[in-house]
Amino acid sequence: MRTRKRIPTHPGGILKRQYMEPLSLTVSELAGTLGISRKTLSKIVNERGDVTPDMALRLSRAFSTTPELWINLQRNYDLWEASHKSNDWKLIEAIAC
Amino acid sequence: MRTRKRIPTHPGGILKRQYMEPLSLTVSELAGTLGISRKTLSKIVNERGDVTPDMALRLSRAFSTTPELWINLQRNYDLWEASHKSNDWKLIEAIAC
DNA sequence: ACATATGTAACCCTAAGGGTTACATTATAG
DNA sequence: CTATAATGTAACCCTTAGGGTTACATATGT
Repeated sequence: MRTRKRIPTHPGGILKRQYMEPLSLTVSELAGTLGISRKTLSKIVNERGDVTPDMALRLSRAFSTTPELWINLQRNYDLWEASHKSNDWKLIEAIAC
Repeated sequence: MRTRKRIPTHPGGILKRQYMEPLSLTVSELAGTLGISRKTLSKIVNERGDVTPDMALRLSRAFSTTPELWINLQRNYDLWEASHKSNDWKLIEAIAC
C-alpha cells in the first residue's frame, strides 16, 4: 500500500474552501438546502463529522458533482485514520497462494 | 450520477468466491489469520456485515491486494443502498453558480 | 446597537461493529 | 455409519457514531 505521509484532506475542508466560500454560502443556508440540521453540517465543515453515503448523495445534488467525489475523500481519510490508529493489521502475514 | 440497475456485488461475495474458495480457505482459518472473530468474518462472507476500513487493511495484508480494492467494493455497495433507501436526496436542487 | 450566523453543549434515540459463549446443523473424513 | 470439523447464528455485552432538537454564548456584519 502506498502510504501517504500526511493525513489526507478531510472532505469538510474541501467543502468549505472549494464549494461554500466561493459561493459565499453559509452553513445555515446550505444545511437548509441539503435538508439536514445545522449541527450535522457544522460538524462536517469543521472536520468533526464524517460524510456518510447519504450525505455524499445530497452534496452531489447540491453541487452537481458525483457522489463518489465526496465518498472518496471520506474513504481516503478513513483509511489513513484506520492505518494509524493501530498497527495490528501490519502483523498479518500474506497467505501463500 | 450514473445509476447502476442492479445492486453492486457485496465485498463478501468477492471475498468468498474469488479469494477463499480458490484457496480452499475456511472461515475459521481466515478469521484466525486476520485476527478477528469467526462471527465477524462469517457476517461479511454472507453479506450481512460491512468491510470497515480496518478490515480492508487486514484483507489487503492477507491477500496482497490494496485496501482500496475492498473499501471500494464496500463504498459502491453502500452508495447503492443509500440511494435506494430514500428518495429525499433526489429532491435537492442544484445550487446556482 | 441590532440582527444574523455560528459552534457546541446537553439530551434523546437508533444503528452498527466487534467480542465471547453456546448450540444446533451440515459436511466431511475414516 | 460415526466421529470430527466447520459453520451460522442467537443471546448478551460494550462502545462508537450519526442525526435531530433546543438553547445559549460568542462572533460578524450592517
